[in-house]
Amino acid sequence: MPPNSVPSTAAAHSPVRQRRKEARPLELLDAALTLFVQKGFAATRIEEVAERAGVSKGTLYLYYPSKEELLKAVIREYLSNQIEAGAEQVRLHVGSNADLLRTLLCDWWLGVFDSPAAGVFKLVITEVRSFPEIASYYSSAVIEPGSQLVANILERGIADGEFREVNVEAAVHSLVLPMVMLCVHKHSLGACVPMDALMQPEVFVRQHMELIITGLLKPSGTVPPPPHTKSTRSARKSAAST
Amino acid sequence: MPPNSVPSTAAAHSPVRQRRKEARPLELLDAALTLFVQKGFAATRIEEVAERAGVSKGTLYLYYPSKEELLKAVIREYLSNQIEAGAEQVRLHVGSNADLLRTLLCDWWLGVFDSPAAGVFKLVITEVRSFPEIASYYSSAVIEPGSQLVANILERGIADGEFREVNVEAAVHSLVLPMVMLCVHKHSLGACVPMDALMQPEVFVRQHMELIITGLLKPSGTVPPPPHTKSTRSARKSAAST
DNA sequence: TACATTACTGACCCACTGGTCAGTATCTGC
DNA sequence: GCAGATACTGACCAGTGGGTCAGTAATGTA
Repeated sequence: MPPNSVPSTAAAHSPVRQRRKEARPLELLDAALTLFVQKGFAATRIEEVAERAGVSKGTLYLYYPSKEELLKAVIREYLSNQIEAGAEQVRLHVGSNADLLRTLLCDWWLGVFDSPAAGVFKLVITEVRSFPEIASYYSSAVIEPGSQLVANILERGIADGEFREVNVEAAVHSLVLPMVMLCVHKHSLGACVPMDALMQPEVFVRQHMELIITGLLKPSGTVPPPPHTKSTRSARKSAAST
Repeated sequence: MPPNSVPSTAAAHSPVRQRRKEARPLELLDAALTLFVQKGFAATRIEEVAERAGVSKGTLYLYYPSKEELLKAVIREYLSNQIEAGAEQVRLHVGSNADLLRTLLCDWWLGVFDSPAAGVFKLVITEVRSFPEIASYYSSAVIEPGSQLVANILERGIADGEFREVNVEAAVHSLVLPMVMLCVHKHSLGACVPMDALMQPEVFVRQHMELIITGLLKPSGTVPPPPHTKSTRSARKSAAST
């Protein structure tokens, strides 16, 4: 008795093989993210995803109408989670501009790096060309708000006379791109060969922030606030006197 | 008279469908690079590559025994070209450490960015997981020599008392990763949405180098050599007085 | 013209996989 | 127990694309 053969006009109660609400998807998205990042979208078989999630292929198609839709769901899911976390951190933090930059970006990126969301960067980079709709979503949901956030801090710092008058847009990229690259590496080359320092993101991220911030600060206009460095070990043996 | 088939036991004169030397490959590699970067390896049909190169599928298989081998050939070809160009630039340049960094990296990256080789970065990132052999090649042919090159300059700068005693490995990444990311972006997101400042790499690259180098220089130990900045326009309006 | 070598072609084979759907298992209320 | 809704399955279909190879064209060259 297949319930899809509706007797008359309206399908008042017939399920008509419709999408489930939101039950199993999490495991499916998890499996999909892992495999898409690992093997790429085209090379991943739907059946693999289903198997990894512990269901059959048919079940997967109950939740997502197509492979492509599954990909988009993955990206949307993990991205929006991360965005939320970022916004949260901003809400919580306060302090001097340089300090804000330091703490905020370090914490957020180290968090992202260790989360499965780090793989989404590679996924997006890999698949945008094939699914351009992803681009606009990613652009407006991640790049724009993220850049704006950092840009605001920089602009305030410049207005306060704390930072030089740099090209803000470019400076944002200087701050952020290496971290993105770090996440990408983790899931591409990093998964194939031992990646030396890149695999100790704390060391790199902290020193990178310090380098850029030092470059941003006005040479001696205002008293440069003493570096809050939590002693990046071998890096900078306080050559700048006390 | 194929010189390889020794007349002894086996088919003395049969051509046995052997590989061509090195004639048509260039056009094939070109087509392959473009399509692999654009659509990804798995999603690119061999026939497309052949068609784009103006030959038939069969011809392609005369030069490369399999799709995978074609991919590796692409990466090897464009990579080694770029490495060579890099080594060349090093040979030619001389000057102070900071200046060397500035000029060398700016020139090389701007060159790479505009060449088709920029796509190889995305290609490698995208496909290493599926073809791990690429990883070791890329690692030893690109990452290691490249990093070593920059590291040498930094170490000399530190020894000379020009730079602080930073973590060299991490500093190399700070210098280089954003440029890599720039190339990657050009061929992923950049191809889908207008990419603001990223599409004017000169502005970004130059300011980035300046930021990092400023961060690297010892605060006031030796006289900080006057910034050779060719006036990065809006950036840094000489707020540091005369 | 006859023969040989090289360069190239594209129809064909077949393994593979996205997507479908008839059917089974489980659950709920009565 | 049974009726009906819900949750899931996996055999099946059709299109696709990597790789092959018998054959054709072009180029010698005698």
